[in-house]
Amino acid sequence: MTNRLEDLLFTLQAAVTLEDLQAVLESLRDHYNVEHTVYHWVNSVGERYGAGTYSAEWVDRYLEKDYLRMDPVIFGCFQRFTPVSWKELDWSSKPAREMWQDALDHGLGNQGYTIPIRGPSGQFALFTLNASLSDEEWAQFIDDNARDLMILGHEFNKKALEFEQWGEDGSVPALSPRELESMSCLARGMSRAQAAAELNISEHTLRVYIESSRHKLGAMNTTHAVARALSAGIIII
Amino acid sequence: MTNRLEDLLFTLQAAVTLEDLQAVLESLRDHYNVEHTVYHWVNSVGERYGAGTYSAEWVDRYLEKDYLRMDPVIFGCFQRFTPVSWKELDWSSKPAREMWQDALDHGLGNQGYTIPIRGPSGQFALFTLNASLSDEEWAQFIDDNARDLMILGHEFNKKALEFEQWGEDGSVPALSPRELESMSCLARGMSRAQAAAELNISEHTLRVYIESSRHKLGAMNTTHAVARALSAGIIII
DNA sequence: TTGAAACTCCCCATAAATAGCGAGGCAGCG
DNA sequence: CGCTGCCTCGCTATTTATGGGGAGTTTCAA
Repeated sequence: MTNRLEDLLFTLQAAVTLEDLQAVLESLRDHYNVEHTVYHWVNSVGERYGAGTYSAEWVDRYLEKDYLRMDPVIFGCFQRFTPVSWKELDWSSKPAREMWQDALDHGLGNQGYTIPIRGPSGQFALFTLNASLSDEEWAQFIDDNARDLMILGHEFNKKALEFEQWGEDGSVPALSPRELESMSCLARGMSRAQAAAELNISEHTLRVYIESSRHKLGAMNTTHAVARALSAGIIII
Repeated sequence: MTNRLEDLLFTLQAAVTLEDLQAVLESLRDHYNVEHTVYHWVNSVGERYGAGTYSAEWVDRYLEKDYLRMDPVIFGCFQRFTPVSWKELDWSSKPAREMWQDALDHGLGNQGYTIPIRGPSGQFALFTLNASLSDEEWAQFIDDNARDLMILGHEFNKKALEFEQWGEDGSVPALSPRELESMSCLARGMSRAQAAAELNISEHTLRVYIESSRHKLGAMNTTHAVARALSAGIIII
């Protein structure tokens, strides 16, 4: 790792505002001589947050076309633990190919590398580099910098979590043990009658737990409550 | 990073059995000249999996006394993103102090450093180093090796996920675009009527998508289907 | 071009979930 | 000693979801 990169890490660790993060990302882009550097996350209620060097046009376009819901980068990273080079992903679907072309038209390079990063309470973030290079050059670049990039991604996420106090406050409601068990049973496919039998309580009592879970999670219905509980990482299937 | 550590990383990446992981952990302990090195994960049903250099007696003791349910290291790491030195944790409760003493009596060193690692579908693992050193020496050791340890922890988790095919296999059924949209709407709390309106289709049509999604996902009901889709990472709230 | 898969729509009957009203016992906390 | 939160149980009525049937178009790939 060069001294320049150490400087950037130091600047990152000293960051106190979103603008600081943005500045570090821009310095990083210049340091690596790539097209774009981006850090962003998607949380359990669908709120987004991010910083990076994408043009405002592309960001607007991305949101307007709701690419978030079909972006192979997002889905690919969400299902994996390890970072991924964009060309390894599945771009075979028509909307994906259209998005890819759209991205190229908006100034993105043909190569990308995205690191999935997960934090407490189901937090999920992505750290991305985008460049215009041949496959060979890109593979070499990744090979040379993968570890540094992972450290950088984690430092960005650490900062972002500090900003948002993710999970420190009551942002993820605490469910009681019985409520968690109820949610877990439902997530595993049991009907209310089955779940009640599993927990050795009356179906009515189970219903009370489901209701209180729903209210705590701010959910519209049982499915929503289970989805939020899963997404927040307070239950797993 | 020394060549010796590079060798260990190479060995780790070539590992194909649990015994290989165990061997790498032992080499790692010797390399760092610490008391213990451990990698393990914990899932929601309390199933464990791990490898490390703790004595069989301590592992048995830990399980027998159900320390898993109150271990400050587990709880602390579960709530944080960043690695933690054990002395930073809250050991004020009586059971925690008793466990601490018990651990010392079973050959653990007085210093520990644990890295929380998260993978897809709520997977959660810990990579731990334990040693007998003064606070100053330990702080210096961590300062010198934090980045290498993070890389190592992630490589261990990558291997463990490969062993268990944790979500990385191709066994996730492919839903059609409309089916995915239907699941996504339901996961975000819409009723069938609302979701149908959102997708500009009749409620009957939406029902067809939900049914087909359920069958493809092998789910017992809608909530189960949404839970599986979320867990598989094919939809994101 | 043929066929599979996706997409769209409809009816009917039953099962399940939701909303509202209750109630009491038990633990921990200030 | 109240307060709050958790755990447990009951009733009624309404809304919503599910399971079974069928049938037509479009779209994309073999």
